[in-house]
Amino acid sequence: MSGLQQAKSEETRRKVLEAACEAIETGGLAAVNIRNIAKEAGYSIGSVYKHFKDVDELIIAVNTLTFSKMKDRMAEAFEAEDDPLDRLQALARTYYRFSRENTKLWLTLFGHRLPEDYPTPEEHVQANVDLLSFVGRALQGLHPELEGEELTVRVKTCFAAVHGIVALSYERRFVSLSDEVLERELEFAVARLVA
Amino acid sequence: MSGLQQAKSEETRRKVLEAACEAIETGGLAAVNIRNIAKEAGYSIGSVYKHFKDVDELIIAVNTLTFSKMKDRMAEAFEAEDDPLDRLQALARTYYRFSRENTKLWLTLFGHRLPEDYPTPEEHVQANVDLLSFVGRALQGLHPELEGEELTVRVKTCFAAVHGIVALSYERRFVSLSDEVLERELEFAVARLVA
DNA sequence: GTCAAATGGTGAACGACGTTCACTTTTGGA
DNA sequence: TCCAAAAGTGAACGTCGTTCACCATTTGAC
Repeated sequence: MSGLQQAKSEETRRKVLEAACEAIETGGLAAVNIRNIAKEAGYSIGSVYKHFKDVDELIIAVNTLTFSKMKDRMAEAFEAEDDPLDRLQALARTYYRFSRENTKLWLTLFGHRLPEDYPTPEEHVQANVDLLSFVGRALQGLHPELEGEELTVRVKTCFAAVHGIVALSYERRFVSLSDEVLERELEFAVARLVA
Repeated sequence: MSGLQQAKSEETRRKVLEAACEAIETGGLAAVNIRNIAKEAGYSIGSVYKHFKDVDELIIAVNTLTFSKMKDRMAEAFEAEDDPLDRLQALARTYYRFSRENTKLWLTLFGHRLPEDYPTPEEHVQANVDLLSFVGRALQGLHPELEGEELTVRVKTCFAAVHGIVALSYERRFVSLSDEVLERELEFAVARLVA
């Protein structure tokens, strides 16, 4: 494969992926429909399957993009602060705000359960590790005595706690808190957890 | 409707619901299939729809049962302790253990997103309020000065944090912790959050 | 006991979906 | 110029949720 063909192939993949992103941004996971996505991208059903072996792979690709956008935002937040505690607070706040500004994408990232026999996307595991490493570096700045396994575990706990506060704010059963209150509670939780 | 008819109707509903529970306990949300459930229950497709207007309503019924089982366990945990902090720790531990012992049901409870136009089941909102009230009563025992809105908000935060730690332990992307470590981290998080 | 209405129960049929594949069109290189 | 390889197509298949016209059983009034 060379030149023109590769370019066409990449463009098709890109357009299909874009259409899938737009579908999810608009209607969430429920709006993923190969026929619609193919039409929106300007291709036939068959072409979608030339680039993605099934819907799960397409959704995984969207989630990989979401992870990437989130990582950029988290990197910004990390760089913008010097003080370790400020960094941790900024990371939590950024995590929450990203979810607010990209709610459908964020819900898809955590709501799409792939079949049990489906292999876990290695890139997603790595993306998670990358996210945790921001928290890890900030936490170590605050607690230099924490190291190795102990640090890793504590990082996961803090991340998970923040994640839970964000996640439940989208649970319709859960009588939810206002934006301001939620950010204050997030700040409280982080302060306590890393004190 | 009277006597025999009502009894038949209730039995059918019960058998269908039981079949749905078993399907979910075995294969999770993905295993929900009206044809299979009807067959397992010993009825036809049409009969299922006489008792549940669509799959969502059937899943909601299963989730209501799950909530009820969880509430029983949380009530036990609450009663078993006197000290407020012990109570809070027991509630968190129970929440986690329930999710371990009923993983598929628990994942279905939090993984099933119903259509946006679908009304939030009032009974689920109430079930959530009931769960939070255990936490609320225990937390107030520890912090009598907390009251009203302030207490409500803090209760939600603590619950959500615990929920997040439990929830992420089922995320395959997330390199997860062992049972013992997770319970220790849960204890740490609760101790810090309510200190 | 009789009969009509109400309720329980059935499964073929419909439309939408994910997926496959035999096919046509376009391309790259010899 | 020609043909293998790759891109692109869409009809067709199986499965799913859902509907509905139909039969069977139960009920209550007479």
